Amino acid sequence: MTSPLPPSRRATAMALAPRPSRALRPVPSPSAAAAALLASASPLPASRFLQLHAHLLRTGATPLAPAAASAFLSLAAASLPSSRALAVLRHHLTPASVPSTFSCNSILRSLSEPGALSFLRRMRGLGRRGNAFSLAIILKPCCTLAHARQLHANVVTDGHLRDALLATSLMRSYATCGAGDSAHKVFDEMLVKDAVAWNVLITCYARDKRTKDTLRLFDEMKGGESEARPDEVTCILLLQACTSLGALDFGEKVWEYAVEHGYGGELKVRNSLITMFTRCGCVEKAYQVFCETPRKSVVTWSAMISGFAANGFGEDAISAFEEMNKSGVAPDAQTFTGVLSACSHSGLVDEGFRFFDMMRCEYQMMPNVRHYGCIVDLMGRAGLLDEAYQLVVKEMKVAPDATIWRTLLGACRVHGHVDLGEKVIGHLIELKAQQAGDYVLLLNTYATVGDWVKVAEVRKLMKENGIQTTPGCTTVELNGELHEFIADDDSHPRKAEIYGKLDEINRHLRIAGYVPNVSSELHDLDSEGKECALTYHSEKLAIAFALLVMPQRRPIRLAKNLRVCVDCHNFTKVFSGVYNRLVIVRDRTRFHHFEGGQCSCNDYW
DNA sequence: ATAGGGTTAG
Repeated sequence: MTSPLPPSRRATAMALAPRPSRALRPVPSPSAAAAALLASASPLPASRFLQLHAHLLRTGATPLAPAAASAFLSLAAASLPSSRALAVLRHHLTPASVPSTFSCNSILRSLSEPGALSFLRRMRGLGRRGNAFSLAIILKPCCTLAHARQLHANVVTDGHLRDALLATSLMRSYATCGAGDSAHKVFDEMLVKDAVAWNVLITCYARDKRTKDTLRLFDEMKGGESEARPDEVTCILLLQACTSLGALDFGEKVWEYAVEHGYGGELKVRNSLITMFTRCGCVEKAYQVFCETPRKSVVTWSAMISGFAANGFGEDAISAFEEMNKSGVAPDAQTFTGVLSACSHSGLVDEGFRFFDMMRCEYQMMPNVRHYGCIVDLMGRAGLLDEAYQLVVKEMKVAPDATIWRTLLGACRVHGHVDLGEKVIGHLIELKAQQAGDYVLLLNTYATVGDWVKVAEVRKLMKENGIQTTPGCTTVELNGELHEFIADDDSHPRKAEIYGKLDEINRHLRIAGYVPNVSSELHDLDSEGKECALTYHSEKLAIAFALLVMPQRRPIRLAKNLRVCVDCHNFTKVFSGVYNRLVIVRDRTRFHHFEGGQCSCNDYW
């Protein structure tokens, strides 16, 4: 009869079978036979190994002869948990019985990171330096800065800098402990810098949010003296950097390079490109790339769905989701994040709840914090504030994060729900996550119900605690140059023209029915004073400037560091109709496309 | 002789 297991499984089963008789047999010492026996032994259960160890000590078989010691220590490292193994190793490592480099490496492989490092130190102290393998083994899990530094020293003194893989591994270790500068130093020291080394360096910069340096590296890599040229991984990393910078022009240059060098068909590159376009507000370009991508993965679909969502095209996001289902690609958690955020950004309340149910029932997925965040937003829109609060504190299976509370706080402001707003800020404080913007939301909530006494209280509280609000700031990109505006800005060289233009725009918009929304102004001014303060918000100044300098028919692209305020939102909406201009505003979380007096996002205020 | 190590999509 043949065994039911395939040959490979049979071998594993045999290895797993206990072999007590051999392990407990008295070990003659010192003898080559003992070494051979130990060397051939597979890892033992810890208890059995300790029995063997005790037996050796009892029978006076120690100190072991060098060959036997090598084998015995390897067996110890393989059989015992790291700390336990280390104690045994310490006991048996003597100048007379340092295992061979090969054995040392197999011991290193069995130990966990701190143990391995201390063993390496010990063996080096006993004159066994180890080789590049030894360092590579420890570098793999190395994740503390002090350890990385020690290994770096070893790499240098042992002359392994020529080994590109080892050096890159060291860079990675530095990068994971947040020491980007040290990683850079290793890179500088490297004798041969290949593309992967460059890519790791780029990853370091990206991780440190040094996005502009990241872009610089691309040019350096293309034209530098180094042999390495950007590969598809480089393109991916750069497209990601462009995504976070909103650097559309640079992103397109990277794509051009990718196509020229034969990386244009790489799915990962295309997926990064789709994201880059959507996060620069170019949904059409993203969609074109998406359509021209033949074998779309769940990542491709999700990128497009989230891209539609972030730009306020909720219906398109939903149809993409349906099309995805038809094409047979299964959605995952991130796909649902995209769909749900599409519903929340576009105010599609019923659809949102439908997808939330679909996700849980049809796909048996556990919603995560982000999913709940969308649902809380939807419930806020539907005016179900107390229900949303109950959901967060009672029903959610995951711990609520600051974003969830902030979403709820935003809803409190819209609905003037002061009591809940106070509770929510309490939760934010409990999480030690309260930001200036949260106090502003609370303050807004009081302002909405006209409770100026409380407004003053919050203001005082903020002052006492030294909470600084971030000044609103809007940037316009013009021929690759960034023009920055803050409220009541008077630093721009063309300020007279800009203010003149803004006054003219204001007159035209009022005729068209624009009414300043004074609830956006936080100060307890009289209503005329409020109008004045609103008039020169940074976004309006930026629009006036853009109108002055940008040729007709080109979209006006703005980027804001805060959320668009209600009044500016209204203003821009009416502006896009009266002046017949497309205005694309990127704020902290999404894009607003203003066209023909409408906005793509269905924000509720 | 044997053994080992790096970057990457939503």
